[in-house]
Amino acid sequence: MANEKTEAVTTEKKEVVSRNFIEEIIDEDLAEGRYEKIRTRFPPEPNGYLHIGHAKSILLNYGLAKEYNGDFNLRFDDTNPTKEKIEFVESIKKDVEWLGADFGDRLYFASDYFGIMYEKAVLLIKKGLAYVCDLSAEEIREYRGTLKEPGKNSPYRDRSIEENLKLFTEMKEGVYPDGSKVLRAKIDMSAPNINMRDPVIYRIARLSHHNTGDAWCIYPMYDFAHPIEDAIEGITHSICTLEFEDHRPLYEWVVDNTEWEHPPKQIEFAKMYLTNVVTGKRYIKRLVEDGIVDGWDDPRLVTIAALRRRGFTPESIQKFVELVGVAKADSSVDYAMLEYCIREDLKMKVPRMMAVLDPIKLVIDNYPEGVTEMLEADNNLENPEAGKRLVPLGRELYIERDDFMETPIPKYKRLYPGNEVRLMHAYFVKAVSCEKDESGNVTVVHCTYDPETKVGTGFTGRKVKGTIHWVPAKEAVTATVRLYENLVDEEKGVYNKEDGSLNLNPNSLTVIEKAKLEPALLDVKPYDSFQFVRSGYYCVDAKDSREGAPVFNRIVTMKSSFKLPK
RNA sequence: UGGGCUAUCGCCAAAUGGUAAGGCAACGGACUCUGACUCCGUCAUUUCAAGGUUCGAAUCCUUGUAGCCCAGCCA
Repeated sequence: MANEKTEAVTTEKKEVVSRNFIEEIIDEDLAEGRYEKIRTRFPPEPNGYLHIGHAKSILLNYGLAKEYNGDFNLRFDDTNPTKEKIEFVESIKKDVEWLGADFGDRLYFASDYFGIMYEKAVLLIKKGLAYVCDLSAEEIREYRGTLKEPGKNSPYRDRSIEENLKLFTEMKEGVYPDGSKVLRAKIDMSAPNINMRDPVIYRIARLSHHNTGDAWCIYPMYDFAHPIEDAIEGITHSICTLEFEDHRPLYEWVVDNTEWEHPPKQIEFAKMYLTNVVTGKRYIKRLVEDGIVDGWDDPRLVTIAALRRRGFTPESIQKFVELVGVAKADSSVDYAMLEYCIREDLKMKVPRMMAVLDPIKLVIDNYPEGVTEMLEADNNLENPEAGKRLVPLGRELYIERDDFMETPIPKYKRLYPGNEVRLMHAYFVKAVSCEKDESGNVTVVHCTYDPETKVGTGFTGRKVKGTIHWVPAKEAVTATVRLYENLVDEEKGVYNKEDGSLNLNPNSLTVIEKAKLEPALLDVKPYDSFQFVRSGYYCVDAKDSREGAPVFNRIVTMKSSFKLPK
């Protein structure tokens, strides 16, 4: 029987996962012999922490490379020193690895290519395809035209190749002040696509770079740098988000004109939004900087660091990304889908322990005083491999406040006077009476137990409708438990449409200082996770837990129907 | 008529001219050492709209409508 059940649960569900449009493009490229080996990349700018949205891109790129037996590169797109920090490159490396996207030794920095980029810019000048422009930033904007009107040519557009070469060299050598000159691609100032109106490809900026220090005072712009980075690394499919679709003609222009043997191809897909959470690096950054959350890894955030600290597993995120799929339509995925993925992943591999979050005392009147018996309990009833543990039981216990009702609501299956329930892993008990304080709150429930009904004795004399969890009053350990709600108001939505501010939920963090846990839960390590029967999945906080005083973060609640019926 | 992109269940998402997959959520029921899990069942006569072509249209054509992105010396 046990074997049958185990087998049934480990059998994988059959899911029809159809190939996405990116795979079709790759298949075609391979069939037509455009590339021999597939190579993808994840190219973050190190200007913040990664979040769940990046996970989609990382796992998509990595998954594709793996599927086609190709390579996956992690490349820092660090061409703008003003926003970039070493702290961020370290966190990004850690998060990408943690997610399971193994880049091996294929770690690169765009800044290592500054030399080649410079040479390619010179090549463009020599081909008459780039020129040095003296217009100010404001003038360039004016000359660019508007969305509906074409731009007009810069007066510096027709400088000779020799003059451009000389000027560009001088720009590099630091002859000119910041912002006084730029290098521009010579394309078409009347192009309907604004990106093609002689885009700036190099700027002068005396900035210290985290990687190259003060070696350069000119830095390439994204539209010029990115295609070259891809080409240098031999990327075949450069997968990015939809907002770069308009940049593709420029990407192709750069790749064509800077001469590569196997030019990469840009493919765009839609970003993912999650309901009721703050996605978007700039908003998260604001929450961190304004001190609304306690850092980039505050468990209420959906940064990778926060999800990890809260107890999400890489597997659950992989599953989530797979479930969400890849397409070109804007999407906002229901947060419930993420919750499903983590429950699904933890369900079989985590011990199910008893923890009482809101305790009231239960006294078994007919249980001998001063006696403690050790009961054997399965760690995970559905997974025998999880082993067993011993739970002490005595005359006095704690049970959950809402597991007793003096006057029960209809269909209530738990304890009420005269009703018998099972104490999980122990005996049947029948409620007798209760004591109340002066304001009418129940403080102690009295019950009697039936020694014949002990679990494991094969008692089948009668059945009971409800089962409740408990902890022994004397041996229970007291711990801090943190419950998290979504940081964002579910009713009002994420963003306030009127003024663009965030609709924050003031109750997003609840701390229970005196939750009662079974004694085995004292012996835990950071990142250990458990199912607290009925209340959800919890993880030991790796930051705030001390020896002997673990702090548990709630990862996710059980499904809502696990609560009392209304 | 500035350019580009997207519209299929409450939310994701397949279907590539042959008669609307699947998952999440929800809702019934069975089971249960927790009302969870598991299992079984229900959930788009219709694909943004209106016309057209066709034996046959979510797919092709026409005309609309709605949403997203673009005017950084950011990425």
